[in-house]
Amino acid sequence: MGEKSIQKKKYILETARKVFVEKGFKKVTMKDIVEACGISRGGLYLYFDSTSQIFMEVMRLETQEADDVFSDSIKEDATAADILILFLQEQKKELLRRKDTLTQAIYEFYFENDLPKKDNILKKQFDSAVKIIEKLIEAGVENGEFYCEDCKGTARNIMFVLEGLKISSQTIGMKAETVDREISFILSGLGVEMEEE
Amino acid sequence: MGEKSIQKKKYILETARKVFVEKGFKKVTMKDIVEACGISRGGLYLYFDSTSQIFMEVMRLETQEADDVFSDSIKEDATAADILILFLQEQKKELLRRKDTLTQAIYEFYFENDLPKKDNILKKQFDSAVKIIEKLIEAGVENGEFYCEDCKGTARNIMFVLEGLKISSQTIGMKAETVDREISFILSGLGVEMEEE
Amino acid sequence: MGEKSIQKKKYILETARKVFVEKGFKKVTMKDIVEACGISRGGLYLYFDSTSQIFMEVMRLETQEADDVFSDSIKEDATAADILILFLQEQKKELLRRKDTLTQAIYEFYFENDLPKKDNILKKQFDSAVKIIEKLIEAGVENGEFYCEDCKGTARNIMFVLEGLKISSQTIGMKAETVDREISFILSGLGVEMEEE
Amino acid sequence: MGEKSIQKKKYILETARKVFVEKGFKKVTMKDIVEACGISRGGLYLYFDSTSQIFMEVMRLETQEADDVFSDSIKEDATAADILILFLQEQKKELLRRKDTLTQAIYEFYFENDLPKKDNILKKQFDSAVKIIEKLIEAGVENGEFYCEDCKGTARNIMFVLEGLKISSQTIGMKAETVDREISFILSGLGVEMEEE
DNA sequence: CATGAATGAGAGTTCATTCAT
DNA sequence: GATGAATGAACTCTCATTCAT
Repeated sequence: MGEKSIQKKKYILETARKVFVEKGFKKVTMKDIVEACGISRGGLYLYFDSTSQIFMEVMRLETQEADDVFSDSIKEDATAADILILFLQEQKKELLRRKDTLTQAIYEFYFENDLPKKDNILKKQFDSAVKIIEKLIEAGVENGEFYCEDCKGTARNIMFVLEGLKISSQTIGMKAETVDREISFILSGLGVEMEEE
Repeated sequence: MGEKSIQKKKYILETARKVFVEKGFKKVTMKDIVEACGISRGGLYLYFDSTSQIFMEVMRLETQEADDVFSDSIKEDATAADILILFLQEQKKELLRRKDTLTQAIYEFYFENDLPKKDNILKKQFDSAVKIIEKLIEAGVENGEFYCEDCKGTARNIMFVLEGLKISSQTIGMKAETVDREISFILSGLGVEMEEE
Repeated sequence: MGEKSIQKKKYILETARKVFVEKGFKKVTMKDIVEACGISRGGLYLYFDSTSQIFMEVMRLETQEADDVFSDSIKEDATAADILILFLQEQKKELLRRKDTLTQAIYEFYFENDLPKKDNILKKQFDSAVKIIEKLIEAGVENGEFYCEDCKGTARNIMFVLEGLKISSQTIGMKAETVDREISFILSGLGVEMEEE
Repeated sequence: MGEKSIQKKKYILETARKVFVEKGFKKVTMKDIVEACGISRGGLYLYFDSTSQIFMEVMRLETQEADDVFSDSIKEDATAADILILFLQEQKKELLRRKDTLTQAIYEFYFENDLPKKDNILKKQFDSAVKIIEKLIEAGVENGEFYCEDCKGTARNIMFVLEGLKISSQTIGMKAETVDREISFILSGLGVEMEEE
């Protein structure tokens, strides 16, 4: 597969991503993607065999980029609290975009695919985020920004709350204030008081 | 609609529920329900027009029964902590049953139906659960069982954690210990130490 | 399945038979049969799942009728030689009809389906024909019409010659004289001289 | 067309032959041959336009080689009976190989192509074989090995029996004993008794 | 000559929905 | 009320064939 093919594959994945964002996972057919890409029916099959395969590759790209974003934030010199707050604000933005993200599609995808743990990107991301938050909190505790007795437990709790907010935003809707309130609650548990925006 | 019709409708809903538990929401077709019920294709249409409509009625039944269950627990004379722990244990059981509940189907249903808030049973349930937990915590604080500065915030936090656990159990899997750990974390935030089971 | 369905099923099989006669087995698609029957695409699937299934049922019908035809000839009071000659003439007619029979479709069908022996109608028919011919020859020998040292071997030989003529008529073509010549050869082996037609 | 092209054409035909042996004729697609050859889609079209064309050339090669094989047997100095028996044994071997020959593909090919007689290789081969067998029998009769009243008829009969065995081996299966029995029958008709192998 | 990406027709199959009985 | 046959749209997937490179 030459350079051109790689470009086209990338183009298909980017276009398909938009389709998944708009329609979720299950509802998307090969035909939808074909039409969105403006290519022929058979043409798509040259690159991908199924919507599942396409979606997994879309997620893989997404994950790579997400990791980059994360390390970007960490590069800057900032206190632990700054970084944690920044992270939570990023999550908030994503939460409130709701219909513009892959979130729903990802959930749907995992609903119908019981992937073995080793392949479960979602789990990897979750565990990795817990670890990063734990480190952050530990750093914050050390330099007196945070107060916390169970750093790992708190990190896990934060991630489950974020998951709860994420799914709730998809099912029962989510207002900015609700997210702010939860972020404040988390931070106040660490002994940090947020100022009103 | 006569008595007989009501019975039949109920029979269809109960049977359809099993189908939704097994397959989620989206994958279920009218044909699936027809076959599970052992009735004719046209027969089903006399009572329901779509899987969405059936599912909404299944959820309505479910909610009624869920409320009953809740009030059952409250009837007993028990301390606030007892009741809260009981509630959390119930949630844990449901979480771990995973594939035997409507959870996934409900999520899928809400993904593709942006129901106006007034019809959003999920939201009603969530808000109502927050209120009940808030009352419980307040009661617990009053009689010295709990320590808590922001009862409403804590109640909300608990519910979001539970949501987070619920969706995680569907997507990345969930072990009993993970749930226990989260429950312990919640309770320790209220100044209650759980004993090992 | 009601009386009406049985009628329709029969109608489909009869119509499909014509399609198989015309096109053989492999080339025939579900769409071909749908169009020949003048029914809807989905309609055909109510009755049959595949062309293979349809073809097997067509063959089953064919076999039943073929058996009837055979017993018809036997009913009449005739000498062994008469019956054998009659049988060979029937075979000749079928051979020369060539494109108006299921022969080719049957061969194609067996080419791609290695049916276990018990389900192999072709084998059953072959073996049964051998037995009948053997009896005929034995009867003919007893009443002095035939001369034959190995009745079973001769019966088998006759059937293989007929098979050879059948496949040859499909592949290299077959003239009436060629068949007549073979029939004469067979009969002269039994000590019977055919008169010219 | 240069030397290189001729080599490539030959390579394609040899590879395609294997595909036809394995799959018959109808099931084989240009794609199958492209993949088996490890060449490009477009590349195949430079040499051949269709599977039919490829198959005809495969058969042409096959026939040439088959003739060679035949003349090989004849070269040796042997009695007529020896040669006839050798020929029948060769046919037997081929019959029993069944799935390793082009037989089925050839039948399928002729089923869907009504080739005019002059192009019908199968017919040519058949007629030529009849002639050779006739000569053999005549020679055998002359030197007292065989007894036969109608050499041409017998030769034709032998060939039709062989055709019958061949098609039967493809459709209803064939055991070695069955072939042996038929060969013995043929030879005993010529006054030759086979010994058990 | 050779490649292989691209097209588009067409086959199989499934279901929501209707309607005569 | 109830049945289930029938329709037709929609989807998946495969290939013969072409064509720019």
